[in-house]
Amino acid sequence: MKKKRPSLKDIAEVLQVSTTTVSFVLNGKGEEKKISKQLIARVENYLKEINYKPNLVARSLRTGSSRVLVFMVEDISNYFFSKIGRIIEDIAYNNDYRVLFCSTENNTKRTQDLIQLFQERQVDGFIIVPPTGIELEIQNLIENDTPVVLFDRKINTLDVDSVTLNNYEGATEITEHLIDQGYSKIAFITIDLDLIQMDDRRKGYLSAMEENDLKPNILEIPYNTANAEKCNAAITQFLFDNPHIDSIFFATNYLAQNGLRAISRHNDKLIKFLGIACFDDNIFFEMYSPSITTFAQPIEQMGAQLMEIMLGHLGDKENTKTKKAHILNGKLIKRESSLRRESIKP
Amino acid sequence: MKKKRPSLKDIAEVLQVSTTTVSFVLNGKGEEKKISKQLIARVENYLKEINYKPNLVARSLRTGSSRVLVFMVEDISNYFFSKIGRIIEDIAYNNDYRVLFCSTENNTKRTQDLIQLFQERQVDGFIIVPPTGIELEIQNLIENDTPVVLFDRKINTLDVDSVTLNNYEGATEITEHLIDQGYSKIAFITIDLDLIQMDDRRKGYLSAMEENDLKPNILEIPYNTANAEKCNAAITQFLFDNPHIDSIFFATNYLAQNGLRAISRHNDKLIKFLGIACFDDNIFFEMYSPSITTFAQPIEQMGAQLMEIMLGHLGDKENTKTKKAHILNGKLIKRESSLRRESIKP
DNA sequence: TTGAAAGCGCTAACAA
DNA sequence: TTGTTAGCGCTTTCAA
Repeated sequence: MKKKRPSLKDIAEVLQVSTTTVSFVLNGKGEEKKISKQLIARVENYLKEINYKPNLVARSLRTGSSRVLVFMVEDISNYFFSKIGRIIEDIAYNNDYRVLFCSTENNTKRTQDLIQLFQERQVDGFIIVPPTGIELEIQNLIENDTPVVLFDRKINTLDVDSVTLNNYEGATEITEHLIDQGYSKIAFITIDLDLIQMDDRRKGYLSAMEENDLKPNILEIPYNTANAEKCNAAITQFLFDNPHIDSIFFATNYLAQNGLRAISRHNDKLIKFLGIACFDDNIFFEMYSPSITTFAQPIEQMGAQLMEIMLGHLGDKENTKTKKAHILNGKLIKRESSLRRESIKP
Repeated sequence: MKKKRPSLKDIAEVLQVSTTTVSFVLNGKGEEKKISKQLIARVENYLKEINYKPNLVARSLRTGSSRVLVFMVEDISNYFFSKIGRIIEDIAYNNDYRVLFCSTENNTKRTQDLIQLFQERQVDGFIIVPPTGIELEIQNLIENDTPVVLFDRKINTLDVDSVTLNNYEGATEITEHLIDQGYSKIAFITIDLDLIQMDDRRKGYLSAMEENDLKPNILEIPYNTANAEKCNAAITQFLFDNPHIDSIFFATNYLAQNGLRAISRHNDKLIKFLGIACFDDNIFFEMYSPSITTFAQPIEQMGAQLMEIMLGHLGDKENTKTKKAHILNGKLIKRESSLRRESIKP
C-alpha cells in the first residue's frame, strides 16, 4: 500500500498550528520570525519524529528555484570531464546546490533537448561544454537570466562567461618540446570539427613548426565517437602514407588512445621510435608503456573557477557584471614517449 | 531583463479560449476530447509560434509523476557503467522518460542523500547498484510504491527485482581457463568489501582451485577509490612476498588496471610470464600489451533487461508481480595475457 | 507571536 | 464541444 507522504498541512493539523508556523520552523526562520522557543522545539521534534521530507517539487514551483545546477559535457565517462564534475559537485554541495550530469555527445540536437528539458524543470544554472550550433539556446538562457558558464570551449559571438585552457600556448609548448628532443618530422593528428580550441591547438602547432623551419603535416579525422574503428583506419592509413614521420602530436586524448592502438597494430616496434605527445592527461597515459607525454589541464583550478563564477551569478541575480573569458594555464608533463630515443627509427 | 515565460493561462487569454482547451491540445488529447479541428490547429500554431515550453515542475506537482528515472552506480565514469547508462537512456527516451545519472562512490551516506534528494523530487523509478547498508532506504522506496531495480549486486534480504551476472560461474571459468593454459600458482586479488558479487567470484575461484587440487592464494585490498596509490603498494608488496605465483586473477577491472601498473613498475619483464585475467571487459584491456583476458558482461542485454523490468513496473503501478532475481551470463574473452607462454617464468 | 489566505502553473473532474 | 474551478504542497504577505 502506498502511504501518502505527509504534507505541511497534515503536520499543521496534527500540531494544531498554522502551516505558516511549520514552514518557518522548517526553513530555520523560527527565530527570525519570533516564534516562541517552545513552539519551535515542539515543531522540530515532530518533524524529526515522523522524518518529514518536504516536497521539493512544490517548493520549486513556489519559489521558482530548484537549487540544482547542470553540468553538460561531451562525454561524462571521459576522465577529464568526470574529474571536473566531481570537483564541481563538491563545491556545489557545500553551497546547498545539487549537480546533475549529462553527456551531449557533441550532438547539437541532443544538447538542445537537454537544455530545454532542464530549463523546463527550472534548474538554476548551466555549466556547458558547448557543441557547435548551440548559440541560440545559450542566448535564450542568458536572456532568461539563467546563469551560464561555458567550459573547455568558448563561443566568441556570445557575451557569456567561459573557462578555457591556453590551448595555443600548450600546443606550441608540446611541439617545441618534441623539437628539443630531436624530432623534426612531427605530424599533428586532429579532428575535423570546427571547434575553437581545436583550431587554437592547430595554430600553436603550426606556429612552432614554422618558427623552427619545419614542414607541418596534419591529419584531420572525421569526428565520430560511435566509431573508433574508422578513426583507427584513418590513422593506420596515415602511417602507411607517411613512413618518414618521426613523431606524432595528438590533439586530444581520445585520438591518442585510438592512435596508440593503431600504431601497435600497424607495427609493434614502431612505438619505440616514434615520439608521442598529446593534450589532456589520463591515468592510461601514465600506465602505458612507454608512458605518454601530455599537456595536462589544471583540473582542480578549473572546477574551482567554474563554481566561483557560477555562485557569483547565483548570489546576485540582478548583477550586470560584464562577462569574462577566463583562460587557465596547463602544464606539460614530460614522459618516456617524447624523450630522445637511443636509436633512430629504422 | 527577465521576460517571464508565458503560462497556460496567458496563452488561453490571448487565444480567448479556456486553459482546459490549451492543456488538452498541449497533451495531444485534442482529438480524444473532441475539440474541433480548427481550434486544435489554432492552438497548436500559436504554441509553436511562441515556442511555448510548459513548466514541468508544475506538471509534476499536479500529476505526482516526473517521467524521470535515476541510474545510480558506483562510478559513472567507469566504462562498464557508463555504457549501460547510455543503453538505458536510449530505451527510456523512446518511452518518454529521461534518465539522470549519478555516482554513489560506494558511500552509504552519499547514496542515502541521493535517494532522498530524488525521492523528494518525485522521480518515477530507481535503478541502483546498491552499496552496503542501504537496505532501509530501498525498503522505504518499495513501500512508497516507487519501482526499484537492483543491478550488479542484489540484496538477499529484500524482495526486489535485480539483474546480476553469473559471478560464481564466471570466476570458475576464468580460473579453469588459467589452469588449462598450464598455470597452477594462481593468485586471486580482490577487495575487502562485503559485496555479494565479490563473494561469489571468490567462491568460484576457490571451488575451481580445490577441484584441481591447487592451493588458493588470496590478496584482499582495502577498498578506496580515492587512493590508487595504496592499491598499488599493496599489490607490489604482494608480488614481493609471493615470488612463486605464475598468474593473477583480478576480481574487478579497477584492480586489474592498478595491478598492471604495479606489475610493470615492480619488474617490467614480469608481464611476459605472468598469466593475467580479470572481470569486466574494457577497451584498455584490448589495447594493452599483452592484451588482457577478461570475463565480459553482456552489456546490451543487461541494459535491455533492466529497462524491461522498470517499464513493466511503471506500466501498471498496481501490480503485485512477484519480484525476480535475473541472472545473466557473461562471456570469457581469451586474449594474450592468459595464453600458455613459450618460456616459463625465470 | 501566530494565522489566514493568495498564488506558483498545470491537470482533470464536472458543468454547461 | 468548450469552460469553470479545485487543488497538488509550499512560501510569504498581510492581518490579527
